[in-house]
Amino acid sequence: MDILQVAKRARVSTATVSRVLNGFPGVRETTMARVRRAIAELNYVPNPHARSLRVGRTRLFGLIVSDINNPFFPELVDAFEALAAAEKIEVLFTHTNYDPRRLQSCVRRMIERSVDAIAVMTSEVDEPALEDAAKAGIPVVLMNQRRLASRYPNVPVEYASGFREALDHLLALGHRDIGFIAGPETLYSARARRAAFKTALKSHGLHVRAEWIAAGDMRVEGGRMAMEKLLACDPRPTAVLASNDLMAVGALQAAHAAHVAVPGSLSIIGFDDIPIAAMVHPPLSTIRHPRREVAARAFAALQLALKGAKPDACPALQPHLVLRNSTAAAPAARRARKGRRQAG
Amino acid sequence: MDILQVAKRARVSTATVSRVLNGFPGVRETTMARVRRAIAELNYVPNPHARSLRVGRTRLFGLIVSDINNPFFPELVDAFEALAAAEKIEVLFTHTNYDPRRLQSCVRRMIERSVDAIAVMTSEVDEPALEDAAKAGIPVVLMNQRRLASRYPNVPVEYASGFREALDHLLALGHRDIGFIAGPETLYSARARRAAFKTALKSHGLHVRAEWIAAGDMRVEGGRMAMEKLLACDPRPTAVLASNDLMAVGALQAAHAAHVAVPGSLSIIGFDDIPIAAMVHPPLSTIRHPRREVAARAFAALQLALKGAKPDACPALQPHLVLRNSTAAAPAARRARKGRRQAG
DNA sequence: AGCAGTTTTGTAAAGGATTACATCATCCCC
DNA sequence: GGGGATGATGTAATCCTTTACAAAACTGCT
Repeated sequence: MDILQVAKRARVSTATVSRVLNGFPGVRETTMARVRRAIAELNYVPNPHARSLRVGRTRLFGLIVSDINNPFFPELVDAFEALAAAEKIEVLFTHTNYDPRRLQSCVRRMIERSVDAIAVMTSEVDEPALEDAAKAGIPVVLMNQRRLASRYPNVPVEYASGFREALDHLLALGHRDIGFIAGPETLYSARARRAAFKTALKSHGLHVRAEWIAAGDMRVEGGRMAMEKLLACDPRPTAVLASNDLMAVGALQAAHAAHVAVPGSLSIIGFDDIPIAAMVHPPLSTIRHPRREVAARAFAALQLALKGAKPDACPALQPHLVLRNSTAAAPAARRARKGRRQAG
Repeated sequence: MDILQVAKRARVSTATVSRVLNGFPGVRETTMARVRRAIAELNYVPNPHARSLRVGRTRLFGLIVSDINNPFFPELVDAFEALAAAEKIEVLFTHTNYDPRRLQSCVRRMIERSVDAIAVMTSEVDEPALEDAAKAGIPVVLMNQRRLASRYPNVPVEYASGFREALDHLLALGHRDIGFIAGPETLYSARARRAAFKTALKSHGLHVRAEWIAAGDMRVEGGRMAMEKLLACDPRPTAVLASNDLMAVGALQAAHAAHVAVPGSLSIIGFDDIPIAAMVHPPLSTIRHPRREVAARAFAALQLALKGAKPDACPALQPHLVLRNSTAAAPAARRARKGRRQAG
């Protein structure tokens, strides 16, 4: 009975109050003022449930990420939320903690809340979960899930180009023995990065050595353990790419612990360019993942889908190498060139 | 008309369907089975808005933090969300970006969504915003806002004890000249930490030198600039406490840039113990802020408030010093003791 | 003043679930 | 077999907005 109270106080009908509330045209200035005053005096806030019950839309988007504790994601969340707020859309937010099976329950929860659309920004997606959303008529957008791109809107990121830049750089520094710290096989994004790494290696005519690829859990600890394995190889790589920055940081720690100088005896390049990358010692060279862009495209795709439009096949986003101080000439080449480049 | 379809198909009334849906007792087994089947066959999902419109509760909590990009917060958010999920409560989440004025619009947005309760976990709170919530009958809980503790439930954190531990440690290392990197005056938590620092200094009989207190913006950049100011002092402090870890990291960078060895010539202690603290070089000694505990207490307080109970005045949480490698004997004392303690 | 054409405003029907209360069916036992 | 207790189900009001449609109030003009 609440819009009715306002209506009474303003001596108009509920329809008029509603019109004022929603900015519909055709309400006289003076009436509008009266209604506004009544609203203010009564401290009236429209009931969102009555509204969405009637209208069918909730102006609520779901956002699911892999891991809120990985500093990669907060920036994405932040960007997504800012866009949403500008459109008066609220965001319901959860994470799967890298467990693809958890996606289904996340999606279900969102469906139960009847969000208008869901952005699934995880490293891996479990398809049945998406089908649930589809059945409920809720549009979905994915982050770089090529294998599902034909069935669901997708924001593609071309890992390969980033790795190519990184390899170009390492090759120019004389590195030929290059290792890789991969993510778990269960994550699509990890598999994709691993594949992109291999492709880039081969395209440069380099050999892929299986023992120079170690897998971690996408977190610091996993990176440290993976690096320990790589350091134990004989011969061992002179440079290592990591599948994300957290693992690169772990790699750095392992190198420190083993008294292997970075970048003196070992070059390390990360992936993502999270803020931490610039804070560790030496500052980490890394491949910048354009996450704000990803958020923007994802949001745009959802809005498009809500209008019933087909998603426009946008060109893939390109990550680029950001040089800091964790790379230097390869030890062998170094001797030859006599330390032309200094450690940070 | 949707529960009605189910009712028809199961040849019962909507009331019975509703009873089955909500697990109310007193429905015959066979009826229940029929209803269940109808629900399954029709793929029926109850409309959450119709439900909350009727019931008044949404099982939706609001959570407002200062800065999602500060790694202090994701862990708090994570903990809060996990507790909520266990209770089948969803979390609506935003941040003020350290701007107290933004709190009001955040709270308004939450009220408009008619959340059941709001956790305001920001460094500073703008009281009018809370009044809005109070007017709307929505319980609120704050993080360490002593000045408002009498009017709103509050999760107190006793900064002083953390600073005392830190000072004890520094004094034991022979430091007497101790500086402080404070946060902006506009943030209550920053003022509180500054006050706690001063109190701790005085209680140890040390002098507070105004020029040894520099303010930053709670981020890395601000910490760097503040440290530059402190380094320019003559004499300059031999140890510096920072109001949060991000600023401590900035301080570290400034020291590096100025070729001041940490901890050799300068000891630094942060506050919060965010993951980054362990990743920088040298690993940062810091005062651990018990944020998961804070989240748990905040959540509990809200649930209590929803039951209409008075919040129980819990004892303040105690932050503790976590020793890593950014502190060492004071330079003067060092000479005397001849480097008893090594730099990390 | 009266009429047509615009503007403004009002009326009342959705929208979908919950729930107090009423009703009907059963069952037990005298 | 009837009265009362108990159990199962149904009826209809309610929650609060939005909005199609109807009605009223203006405007300008003859």
